[in-house]
Amino acid sequence: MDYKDFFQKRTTATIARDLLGHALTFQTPAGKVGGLIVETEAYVGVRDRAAHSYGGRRSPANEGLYRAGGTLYIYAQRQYFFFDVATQAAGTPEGVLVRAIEPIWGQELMLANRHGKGGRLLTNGPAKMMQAFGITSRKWDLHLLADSPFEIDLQHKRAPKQILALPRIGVVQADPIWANKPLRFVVAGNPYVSDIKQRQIEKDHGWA
DNA sequence: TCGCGGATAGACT
DNA sequence: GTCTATCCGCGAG
Repeated sequence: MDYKDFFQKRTTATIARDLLGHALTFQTPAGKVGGLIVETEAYVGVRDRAAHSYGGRRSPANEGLYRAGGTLYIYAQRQYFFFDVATQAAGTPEGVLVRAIEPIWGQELMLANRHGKGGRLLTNGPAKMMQAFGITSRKWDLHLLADSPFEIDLQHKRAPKQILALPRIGVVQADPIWANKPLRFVVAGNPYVSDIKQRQIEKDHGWA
């Protein structure tokens, strides 16, 4: 399956769920960094109160969501950056946010980028992950995933033992229906999931 | 373990 | 000016 099939032929929630266990890597001048995706969120277009494209909002800041599935959407909030991939055909503003990875490649480089914050704090949040990658600008926004230093390995996937669907983080919209939709997907028991409690962490990190 | 404030990109009132 | 798909360091319980 290529990126186009992966990001355009299924519902955005299905895509977000399927990304768990796939490797996300970023090629830096100093080497490759990345790990396995353990937490994602789906944002499902103009009807989704929590999406940046709600009601058809469109501006230079969220243009990426409107591009064809497989296009990068790098969003800036304060001094932080988020890694999203647009889904569906061009003109349908849906996308998937990668919130957390279990670090595997370039751990020392990521540790340096995070100014020494290691362990679970290394990559257990969307902006932390981008910091670990050394991203400090929206440079790769609007690029196709295939034409960027980012790579998602669609050929291999580590199977999660159990996947949980939960409400999305930080969504404080007035509409409780959308604020509570179970559109966040996590590998149950993985220590890098952003809000996991110590006692919920499993020895095998939730992998089958 | 929790709640608070500060930092401060970018759109909107 | 106000709000947010955040993170961090701090102080209190």
